[in-house]
Amino acid sequence: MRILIVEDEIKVARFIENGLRENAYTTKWAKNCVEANDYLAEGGYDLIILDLGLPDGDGLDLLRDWRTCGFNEPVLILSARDSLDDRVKGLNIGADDYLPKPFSFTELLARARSQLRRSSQVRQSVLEYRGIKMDLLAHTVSYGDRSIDLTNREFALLEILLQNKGRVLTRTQIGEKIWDAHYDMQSNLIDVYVRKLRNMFPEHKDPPLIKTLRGVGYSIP
Amino acid sequence: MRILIVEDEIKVARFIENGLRENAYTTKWAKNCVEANDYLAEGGYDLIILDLGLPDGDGLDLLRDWRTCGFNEPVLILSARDSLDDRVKGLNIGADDYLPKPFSFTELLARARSQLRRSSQVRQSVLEYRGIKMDLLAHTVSYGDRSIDLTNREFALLEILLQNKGRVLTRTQIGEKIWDAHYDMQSNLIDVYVRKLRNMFPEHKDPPLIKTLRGVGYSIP
DNA sequence: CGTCTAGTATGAGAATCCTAATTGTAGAAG
DNA sequence: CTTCTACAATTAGGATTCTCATACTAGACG
Repeated sequence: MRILIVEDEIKVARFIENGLRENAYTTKWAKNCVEANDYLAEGGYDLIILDLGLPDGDGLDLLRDWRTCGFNEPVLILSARDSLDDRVKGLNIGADDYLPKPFSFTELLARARSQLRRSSQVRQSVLEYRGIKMDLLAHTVSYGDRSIDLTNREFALLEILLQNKGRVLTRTQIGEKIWDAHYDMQSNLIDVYVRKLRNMFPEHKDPPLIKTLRGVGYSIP
Repeated sequence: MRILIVEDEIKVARFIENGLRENAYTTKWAKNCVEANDYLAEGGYDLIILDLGLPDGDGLDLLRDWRTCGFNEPVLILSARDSLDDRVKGLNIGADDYLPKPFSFTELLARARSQLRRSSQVRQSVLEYRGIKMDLLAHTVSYGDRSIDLTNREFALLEILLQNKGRVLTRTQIGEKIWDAHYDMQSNLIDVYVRKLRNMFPEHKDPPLIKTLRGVGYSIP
């Protein structure tokens, strides 16, 4: 597994590189945007760890460019700024996870492994979670032995959340996937469907099936 | 303008080649599927004229393969079999026009020019036709000075028809564009929306805004 | 600890979308 | 020319999707 580390501070970079190498990952260090672009263009990386405070440009802009160009390697953002706003912005642009500084290496490793696991995973056609079975091809959902009727929108929302189990999805991300392109952010449509889904599985009231992350979005843990 | 002619009969091929050359088009002749694939792979063609009766394979299969591989050059089908069924099949697979044999060269030239014109045309953000103005960005429609309220589906259908002005679109084609992937062909949903659109512009009753081609599909002439 | 506020939940009703049954019609066949 | 049949048009009603007004709640702040 090859991991690209984009980080300007040499001490932090070394800290991460050493830790990852001890865990049998191959690492490459880019100390600014230009180097990052060069290395990424070579291809073959399984994960990118991206620090936001770079000397020659904003990390978020860099990420946006990558996503526009079609690079879809998983990106884990590191940032000293930990406002909710930054986190949401990062996720919306296409980051896969967000880790505020300071962080413990154990935590970084856990998140990195989680991303690598997700991306290596084959696209399943049957999703399963807490007794809920979702057949994407047959377009059916069942809980235990009883079948559940979901409308298209309900189905789409549940699918997105399950496909991204363990990740927080912002309303923007969900909106773009279901209503491709321009989801009206004024609307509370997503909230409405989250509620419908929750009511459809009353067995999962505690802990709730879909968790709300105030100021960020929703997730299935 | 470079035109690729896929045709096994040398006499027909020469007939087309000579005519097109007299009209200042550059032509290339492929006499079977294998040659056609080779030439097409080189790229740079602006139009493909495809005869269906090839010695080494079915032209429709060939076309299907091209579309699957992402070749989207306009394709004009020539065919001796002129059942409605063949015509619909051809259009559904991704042909842009269908010319039954025997044909006059004048007719072939007209159709070829029409395709070339369409594909060279820049994607417009405002479509206009018989007093109907459609702003794709603002998502608004007006007729003369009064503005017309269209729902999303109505808007999508009118857009597809106008973008393909002069071409017949089969229900399958329309279905795939509006309901991406699996439109239920049992349904008469498209017919219903065609009617809604027609009613929305009562001024265009004769000739009708949207023409029905029995057994084939709909078109805006 | 109470108040305030941004963000979330809820419920009802309107708009839109889809289904399905019925009626109409063009073109083929007799 | 008449009948038949496959296809299209029409209509109404049910289902889904969306909007909006209102109620609630977590966390910030004094």
